[in-house]
Amino acid sequence: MTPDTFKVACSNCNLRELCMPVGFDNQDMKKLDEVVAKRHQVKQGQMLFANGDEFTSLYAIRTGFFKTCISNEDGREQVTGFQMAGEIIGLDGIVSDRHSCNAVALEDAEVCVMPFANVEELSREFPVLQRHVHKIMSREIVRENGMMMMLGNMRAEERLAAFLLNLVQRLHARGFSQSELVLRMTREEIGSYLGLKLETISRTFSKFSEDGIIEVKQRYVKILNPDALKKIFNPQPCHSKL
Amino acid sequence: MTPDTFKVACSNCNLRELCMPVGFDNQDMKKLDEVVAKRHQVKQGQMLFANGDEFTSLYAIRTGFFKTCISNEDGREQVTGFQMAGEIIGLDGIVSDRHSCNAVALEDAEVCVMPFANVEELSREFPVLQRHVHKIMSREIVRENGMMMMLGNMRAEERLAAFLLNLVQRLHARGFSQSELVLRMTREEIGSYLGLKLETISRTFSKFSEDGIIEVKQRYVKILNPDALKKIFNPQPCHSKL
DNA sequence: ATTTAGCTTTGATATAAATCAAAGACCTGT
DNA sequence: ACAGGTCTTTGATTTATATCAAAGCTAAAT
Repeated sequence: MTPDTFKVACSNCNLRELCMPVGFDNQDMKKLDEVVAKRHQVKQGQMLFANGDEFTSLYAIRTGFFKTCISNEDGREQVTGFQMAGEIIGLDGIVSDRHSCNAVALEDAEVCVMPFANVEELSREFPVLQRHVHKIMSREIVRENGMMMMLGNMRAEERLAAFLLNLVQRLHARGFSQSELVLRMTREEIGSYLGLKLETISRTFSKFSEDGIIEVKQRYVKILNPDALKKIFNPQPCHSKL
Repeated sequence: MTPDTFKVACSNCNLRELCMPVGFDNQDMKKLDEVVAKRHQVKQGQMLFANGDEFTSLYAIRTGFFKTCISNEDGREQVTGFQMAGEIIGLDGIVSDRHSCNAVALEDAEVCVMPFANVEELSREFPVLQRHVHKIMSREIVRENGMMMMLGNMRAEERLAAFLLNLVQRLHARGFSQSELVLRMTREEIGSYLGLKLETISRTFSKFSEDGIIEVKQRYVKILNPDALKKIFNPQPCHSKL
């Protein structure tokens, strides 16, 4: 065990409701603690795992912020997701026993290492955990379906509005503000995620700002008019039934 | 039981290697037959399930061809996948107990209905089935990661080349030709999947045809130069290491 | 306090794909 | 054989976003 890892338990973790199923009694909870082997620190800029690495574990983010990304033979990079506390990363590795993306910490982070063998073994014992694992994977599939809609059909403003709304919603679920956030990623990373160039992200931020919808100062963003954002993301059909 | 459904078994299904795990003995195979409740016919154009439908089952495609798609409040549609024999659809429904996409038969089809409760119960009993289910979901996540790369970073020619290569590869795995195929979907559906308009699909087909890479006649496509297609999909970096 | 490096913003221009439009091909049913 | 509908192709034009370029911020290091 390296110095940056140490043993822990879910049973007294304040993020439990986010990454673990509910409805466990104390007895079961003790067993559930066996899922997590240890914690692991990841410094900003470091990779938790990389494309090609052997898959052994899923990771529950305890603190910090990650991006996952894949890259082409010719070097083009696609950010496939941004993950925050309580979210699970590593699912991509199950199918081939190797990871197919990189997971990079965008700020100093700590993850709970959950050896997948433990997850599977306990899933057989606890149907509620089994169901939970299935839901996490299905949720990721549904999220990516939504991303396909964004990337295939939406314009720059719609994509950025959806992105901001999604971020604050997730932050709010973790007790942060509904209207203010500090971006952990660069314009380029947002652009890569949204299928746009960094200049387009910057221009669209400026546009939203001029329209009084948000206030932006570098990484700090304040949402002044969430309804306007929602309307951009979700334009009203022009009375198509008339 | 409606007239278009009837009881069947995996144990003597010729597609078993595609949708079921390998390494079952005869005894286990009998238990595995319990996963599939029945088969169900779906006529061309009909929906197997629709957005909002209660989720009860996964479906293994026995014959036929499906598309899955989601649509916006304002009516924009995004095809999220095309599925053929041996592939599993319905995973999107697990997270919320409701389907979040439509599954439409693009030709007359037959599916094996696998009530998810059965799948979960038998997964607890058979680790090899459990692992198989996890891999199917992980594979879908990885596929969608690749789609994000396509939609976010690639040009029309690259997307269509990748699409064709993927289709023939999957058809070939099912015993069909490596070089010839009959498209089951319209140009518009291909375009929706690839984030392009139908005119762009048509023009790109024509371009490939003029370049002697493929031969196209309506839905029939023959790949004359697979290497050229692979090169378009996967352009050589211009000696970036020199 | 100044320098540096990495981000970000903004402007000018280019371009890939969308849109608009019309004709052509194919299939189905009569 | 023909009519009608659905797809598909192709051309002309527009447009959203990319690209190229340069200047402006900011925070960390000297």
